[in-house]
Amino acid sequence: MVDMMNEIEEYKEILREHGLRVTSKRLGIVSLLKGFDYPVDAKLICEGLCDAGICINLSTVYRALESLVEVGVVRRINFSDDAKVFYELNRGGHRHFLHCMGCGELISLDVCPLSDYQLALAKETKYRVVSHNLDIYGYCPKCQVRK
Amino acid sequence: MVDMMNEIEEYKEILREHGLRVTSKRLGIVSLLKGFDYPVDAKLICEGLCDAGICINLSTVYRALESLVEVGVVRRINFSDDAKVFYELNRGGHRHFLHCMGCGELISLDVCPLSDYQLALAKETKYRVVSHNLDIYGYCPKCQVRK
DNA sequence: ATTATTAATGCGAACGATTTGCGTTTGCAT
DNA sequence: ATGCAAACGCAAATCGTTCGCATTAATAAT
Repeated sequence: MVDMMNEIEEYKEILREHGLRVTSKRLGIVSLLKGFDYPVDAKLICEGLCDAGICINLSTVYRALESLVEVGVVRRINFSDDAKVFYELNRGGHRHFLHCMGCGELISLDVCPLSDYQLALAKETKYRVVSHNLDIYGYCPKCQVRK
Repeated sequence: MVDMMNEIEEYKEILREHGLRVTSKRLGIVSLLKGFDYPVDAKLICEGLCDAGICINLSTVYRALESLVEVGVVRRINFSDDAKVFYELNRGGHRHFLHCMGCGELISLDVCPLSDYQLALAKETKYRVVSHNLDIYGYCPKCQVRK
């Protein structure tokens, strides 16, 4: 949690551009998310910030995340094997995950196999296709042995 | 809701084969799902059955769906834009949906673009790949005009 | 056909994740 | 420095789903 407040000038600017106030809680959430390379849930964000000395209420976390999603700084993620919502910093581009149903390991898939398909689908259906969601589920080598 | 109890002998047999009792509630759920070509949620099933004269409690709906999923008659579906779970009759194969973010229209995509990719991924990661989840989001022609 | 067994059901309470109402605090324009 | 609206903390409410337990009903045994 060192240097948590560095390099976030750009995010301050984004908030201001959208008429949102720059607050320590919002910046704290952004800084915390910068430290993760996988999506995390609201509770973890709340506890992580409190541990870092930025005491924040869970409902504030939800409201702040909502604003951050609206301005495009954060992205909401729903995994089908978990009821709750996850959040990650929007680093541009998009990626998918391979989930181990045994131990919960997440592997980030950086190449998306759907770009061409999405174009073809848009042409075929006359939809304006905006986004897609892909998650792949299975068992990692270790869990195949265990079971 | 006419003929709701027709053509469900096969489902009775599946239940018996798995040591599950054949009950009016379970058959009612199956019959109701036969009438939909898109996934529905537990509440809709509950209300639909009550309207059809098969009074059923919501917790029973959940428990019955759980059993039906276990024996492969019903399939659970998670959409990434909605926290709740949807259910549909398992008609074999699998499909994905194109969602209109404006009006909620669902278009069923019967060809899955991922079969080859899934094989390659399994080989590359040594995972045993079991399933995947794909949903595509956009705006239908009508909603493109409206907005 | 009657009875006994136990899975299935109804009901209400509990649950976890998320949202909301409202009084208080704080960022920011004046 | 001051005022106002946005952001916040707190507690209660909500939503979808699950659980415990007493009752009912489907199937097996008689």
